[in-house]
Formats: sequence, structure tokens, C-alpha cells
Amino acid sequence: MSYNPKEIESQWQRIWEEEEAFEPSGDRKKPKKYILSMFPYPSGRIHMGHVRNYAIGDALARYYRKRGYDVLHPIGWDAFGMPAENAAIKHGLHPGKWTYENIEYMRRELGALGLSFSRKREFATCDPLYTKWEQEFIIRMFEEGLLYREKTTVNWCESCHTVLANEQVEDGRCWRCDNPVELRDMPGYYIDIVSYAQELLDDLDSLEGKWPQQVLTMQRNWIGRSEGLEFSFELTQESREKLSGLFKGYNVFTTRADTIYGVTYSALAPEHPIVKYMIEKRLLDDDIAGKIERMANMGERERAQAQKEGYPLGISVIHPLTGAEIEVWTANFVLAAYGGGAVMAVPAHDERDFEFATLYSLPIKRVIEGGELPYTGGGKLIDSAEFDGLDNEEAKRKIIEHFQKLGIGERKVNFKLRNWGVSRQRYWGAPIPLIHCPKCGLVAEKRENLPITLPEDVEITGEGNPLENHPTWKFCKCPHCGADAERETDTLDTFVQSSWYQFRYTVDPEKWEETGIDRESARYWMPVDQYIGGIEHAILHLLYARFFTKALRDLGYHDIDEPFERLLTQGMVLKDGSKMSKSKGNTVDPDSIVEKFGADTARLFILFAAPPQKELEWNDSGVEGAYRFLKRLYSRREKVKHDSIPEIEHSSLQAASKEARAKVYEALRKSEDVFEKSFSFNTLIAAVMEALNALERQKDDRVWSEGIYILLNLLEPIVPHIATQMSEELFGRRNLRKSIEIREEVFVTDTVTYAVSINGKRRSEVEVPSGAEKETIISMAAEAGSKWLGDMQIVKEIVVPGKLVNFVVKPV
RNA sequence: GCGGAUGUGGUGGAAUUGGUAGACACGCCAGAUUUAGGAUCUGGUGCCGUAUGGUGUGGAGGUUCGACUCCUCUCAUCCGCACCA
Repeated sequence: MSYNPKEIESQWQRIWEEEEAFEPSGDRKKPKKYILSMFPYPSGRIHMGHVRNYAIGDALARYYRKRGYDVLHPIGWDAFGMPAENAAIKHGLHPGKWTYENIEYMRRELGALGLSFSRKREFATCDPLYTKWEQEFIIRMFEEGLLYREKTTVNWCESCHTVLANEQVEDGRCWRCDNPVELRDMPGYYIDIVSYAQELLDDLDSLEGKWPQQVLTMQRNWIGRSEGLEFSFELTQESREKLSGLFKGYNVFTTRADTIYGVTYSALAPEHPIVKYMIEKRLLDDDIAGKIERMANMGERERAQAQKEGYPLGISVIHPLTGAEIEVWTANFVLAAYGGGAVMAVPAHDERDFEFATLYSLPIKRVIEGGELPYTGGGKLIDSAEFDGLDNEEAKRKIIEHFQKLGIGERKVNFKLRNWGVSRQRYWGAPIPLIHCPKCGLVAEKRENLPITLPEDVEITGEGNPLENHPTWKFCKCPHCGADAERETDTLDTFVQSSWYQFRYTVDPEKWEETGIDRESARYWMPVDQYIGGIEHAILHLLYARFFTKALRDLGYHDIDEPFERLLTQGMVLKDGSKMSKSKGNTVDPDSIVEKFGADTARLFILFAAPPQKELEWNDSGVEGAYRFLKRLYSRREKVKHDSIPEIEHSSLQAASKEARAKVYEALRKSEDVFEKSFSFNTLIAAVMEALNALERQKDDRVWSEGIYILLNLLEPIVPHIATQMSEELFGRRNLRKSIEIREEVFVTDTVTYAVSINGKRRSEVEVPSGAEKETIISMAAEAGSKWLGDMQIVKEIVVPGKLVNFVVKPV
């Protein structure tokens, strides 16, 4: 009977389903492993990236299950979001119906890959039961002041009709639809992630070596901590009067307190309140006011690329140490959202300040010795009063201390990270469970009324927020005073759902009604031992999920600090050198590969073609090669004549059989490192292929039986169907139940091959009895290399045990 | 501009971490089998050379008995950040 993947695969998938083979046992005395691949968005069909992601996770889950761990390996659906709503606009289909139909379809596709997921723990984030607990967390955050409402300038995507968080703007464009982002002033909800910035930064150290360096670096840069001095520039008397006494001054932040004596002007962001006030009160020329407004309204990206531009405001501040008057300008390179939207400018030692000063012929004053201006390096201070002669690093400390002593400035830590805007003006998301009461203000919905669900009867047109437009949904009573009130119609960013799903899986499904996160289960299962997903989430999801973990911990839901112990970022699947995409027409449909070759072939190819971290180039003939290997493996059933590992006296075997056993056990020895550390499945598969090749070169039945017994054990996590089928047939699956002991004796050989090199160049080789004395080895090697040693004087002999002999020679 | 990563046959990729470079696979070549194609099997396959041999891990130096591996410089590609004061 030849290899028939379809039959074998559907049979085992059915059996696993019936046996509920992949549910965790719940036995808390067993060691645990929580293996999690990032859950998919139910877009409609799976793609090769999914296959890769889940093939890696499944291999690990199956490996640990076999090693006796209780394994949690769940799957779910990141089910809220824009595409469902777009489909609704286009086809008039309700987003919920569209989503659940997609889930149904994709569940079948993933099922056909034979992935060992816990079925009982599957959920979609749009399930009301999931929303219920999420809304409770949001209410708790609201009560603790961690979630707040504020009107600010936001990133607005006109094509998505919604606001975006900072992290979701890439190169000034929407991360989802690539539309340029506009700035708008709007009220919205924010989560105070910045108050966790320090912990989020510090705990990255504990992930060192367990997360890819690249991701750690990206997160550190995104959080962007910097330390410096914050002080206030006081306006001159005359300037105060000009501003009707409404402003005394403003704060600035600097990391270069050492250059304080080099300040020659100061600059405000065009959005700064003082600038806004001056425009409003027509304190500037109309012409200039117009130009400033145009600067302020430029998009983020546009502005970053624009030429430096600025205008004097006709006001001055007083230098806090020298008392000198300093001109105040407004400039387009000053960011409103950072450090108070104002800077002290030191053109001699800052490139931006220099460029600006040169452009507008502003004074430049050097205060640090060193190279050409602008000079940003270190050195001794000059022209800096009592700080002259100090090294600039020391001066930083001393000057900050000086400010503190005088009570005019503080040491300050600033972060680039900004608070997470979670409002979305869309329908298909989790409603924010807050209510606007004309008397009580913004209040939380009562717990017993959760979840607040979405209305079914909506018209989704893409114009405006369907919840806002719904005739009745938003009208309610205030939970405090009973007055007529209105529900919040914004829904939550979908990244909120994916920020805590890793905890939800740990809850026993029987308790899903009564609890959102169960402390005891979380303590047992968390953190996720191995998380697997794409690098594109290096900031977004991974930062939010880390933050949520800490926030929920502090709200008393569990005791975990970091959600993901180890992270593997898999590379993309490419075809013809570029990412598979419909627009390029270079996609390969997983279903058709499974249909033609079977799931095992797809899994084998994808794990064999490249290490998981690297990009993977899809190759049709490579797939056929994988299929060929499985066919060959399957046909070797006939070589197996024993139903377990037979007794073998190693020394009595012929050389080829010894060699085969050594290859088999080498593969076995390699497997632990591959599954637990390196994840280089490609090399394990190569080792298995080598072992099979070596088995074919020998004839001993017992060695065959032992070899197949072990190789199937190693292959089961990678190609589970064929491995289980053959194991069932040949060994009653006994070979899959536990790890197999390594027989060290197979690595002991009678002779060892030594390479013979002369001056580091390999010339020959020689068989040396194992255990030979150094002198024997050298003389045998000299014999083998005599052709090259003839007229030479041996200066030095180097013996690397078991490897080679190197003769260092020179002409006589 | 700043930061990070990667450069090994025609291709995907190995190399026990300083010790025989190119495992394993794809492709290709030759042969066997087959009515033919496909499939399968056997052998070969870094480059130059008929050959003894030479040469070879992006390039140039260096350390070492010995370097894909360590150091310096350099080139290329990819990724991330991008006025964060």
C-alpha cells in the first residue's frame, strides 16, 4: 500500500478529535508548557504565514506533550476590526455574520493541518462573554484613573473614519490602509501607558536572551527614556504685559544642561498655548500668524521633511543663570507633544538649533571646547561662569544640582512613549462601557449590566459612527442618579482584545461565565513559555500586551509581571523574492498544497526550507522533495520486523550498520537542542534524512527497526499524521509515549579518522585506533603525510583529539 | 543621518562555536528502468585545470600552528527609528 496522505490525515484528525487528545489534563502536579502562536484575524482564508506560524508552535507543543508536560496550546480569533465592517459596506453583510463564517471556514483549514489545539478553549474576541470581562477591566482602569477622556490632537485616518494610536501610524500613514494620517482635535479615551514606561523599559532586561535583540531594541527606542533638566523660562516684564499677564513663563526640558550658558534663543512649537494665544489676540502680523498656522496644520510626516521654518514672537525670556534677555521664536521643528513643546536653543552644540540659527542669523555661542560647530561631543566647559574647566558630563550633574539648590529647576525623566489612544469611531469593536450623564458626568456602567453588546440592527454605510446614528442604542439611564443619559459610542481599539487573550486561555472553560482571569490558573499556566509570531508586532501588540499584563496585575487580577517568557519571531514566507500578496499574484494557497500533497508535506517543507527566524522562499520543487521523502519513509515500513527496539550488540555489527545507528542516535541527541533552544528544525530534519540514508546502506533488521522506531519519534511533532500512522502500525505507538534514552555506546568507534594538515592546509587523512597515544597518532599522521613532509623540517606538531594533526614545517 | 541584522556553490541552507567548508535538500548532468512521459533507483556535481595541483565563505588587512567563526577598515543588501531637545 503506497503513501496516501489524504486517508491517513483525515483518519488521525478524526481520532484525535474523538480522543480529545490535545486538552490539557489539569493535573497541577505535572510540569507545564504554554505554547502560543499569535492568534489570527479571521480574514477569510489562511495563508502560508499562518501555516508557518502554527507549524512551529505545533511542533513545540507536540514535543513537550511527548516529554510528559501538561501542554496548553490554544487557538482563538482576533475577531473585531475594520475588514468586517468594510465587507459589510461592500456586500451588505452584517460584520458578525461575516466574521463567524470566516472563523468557521478557517477553523476547518487549520484543522486540515492537524494542529494540536485545545478545542475547548477556543474563542473569538467578539464573543459577548469575552467583551464582558474586557469591559470590566476597562471600568476598573477608569476607576483607577488609568483610563481617561481628553480632548487633544489626534491622528485621524479619513479612509478608516477613525482615530489611530501613535504606534499605529507608520511613516505618517495608517498602519492598516496606508492612507496619510491627518491631525484633528477630538475628544477620546486614553490609557495611561506612560505611567508604566519605566517598568516596561526595566523589565526588557529580564527578556534579554529570550526575546530577539531586535525587538528589545525597538521597544527600548519606542519607550525612549531620557534624563535631563527641566526648568522654567520666566518672561520679561514687558513680555508679560504684552500677554496680558496670562503667562509667567514656560517649561523647557534639556538633556544638555552642560550647555546652558550657550543658550542664545528659545523656540516654541507652533501649537504652544502662548503662540495660540498670540494668534488669537492678533498680537502678531496677520501675514506671520497665517504662516504659523500653516506650520501647525502640517501633517506629521510632511513637517518632518519640511525645511526649518520659524518666526520671532516679539517676546523675551530671562536666562535663569545669567539674567540675559533671550528672544523667543516659534519653530516648526519643535514638537508640541514632547518636553512641554518648548526648547532652549544652543546652536553651538545642537545640529537643529544650529541649522535654524544659521538660517535666521541668530547668535551662536560656544561653551564646550572641541571640534567644528555645531559640536555635539564632549569636552571642557568655557564661557560658563563658575563651571568653566569642568568636563561636560560632570558639568551636567553640577548644573542640575545648582538649579535644584536655587529651586529653579528639577532633574527630570522624559519618555517618547505617549499614552495609548484606544477610542475608535467604529461599529465592529467592543463598546466602551461608560455613560455620559448630564448631572454626574462620565460614569461607569453597572457590573451587572455587562456586557454592553452591539446592536444587531444597524446600517453600515461607512458614513459616520453607526452606534452614534442608531435610533435607540445610546440612550440609557445614569447608573448613579437615574437621569436620562447617553452611552459612549466609541468602541475600543482591537489591540485591547489581543492584550489579554493570553490570560483568557488559561481559564478553565467551565469558569468562563464566572471569571475573566482566574488567579490560580494564571499562576499555573503563565507566563507563556514560548510565544511565536511575526516581527510586525514588535512594538504594537507586544508592548500593549506587556502593559496590560502589568496593569491587570496591579488591579489585582493575577501576579504575573511579563506575559511572554520567550519570543520567536518567524520570518516571512516569500515567493519569487517578495512577500506573497494578491496584488502581486504570487500567492500559494495552503489548501491546494494540502489537497495535493497532504498537511505533513506542507509542514515538513516549511520547517525544512529555512530556520524559523529567517525568511522562507517558497519553492514548488522543494515541496515535491519533501513529499518524496515522506513517500520513501512510508515505504520503509516493510523493513521493520520488530515491534520495539530489539537487543543489539553493537560491536558485532558490520560497519555500515554501526554507522547507521550512530546517525540515528545523533539525530536523537540533536532533537533536544532543536526543540528546546535553537528551533532550527531544518537541521533536525536533515539529520533524520541522513539517518534514513545511512539505514538504507545497511541490511540489519534490528538496526532498521530501532532506526525507524526512533526516527518516527523525532518526526512526530513535525509530520504527526504519517508518524503516528506508522508508529501505530509498527510499534503500537509505544515509541511516541516517552523520550528515548540515548545509547552512548553507538558513538564509540574502533578507529578515528584524523585529518592530516601541513601548515594548516589539509593534505591527507589517516585512520587511527581510538584511544591511541599522542605519539602514535603523530607518527601515523607523519606517515600519511610523508609525501609533503619529505624535504621539510617539522617545527611543531599540533594534535586536536579526535579531529586532526597539523604539522608546522619549514624548508630544511 | 542614527541604530540593528545579514553577506557561504546555480538555489534553499549546514558547519559540534577557533580545528577536514559546502551536511541535508532543490536544481543540473550521466546511467538504469519504462512503449513514451511522469514516478523510481544508481552515480556525479564549489570554481579553474586533461592532470599532479591550484583556489575558494562580499572585499582589503590583521591575530593564530590553524579563521565562515575573533579584531580593524571597507562594500552591498535588508529592516527599524527618524527633528524626542
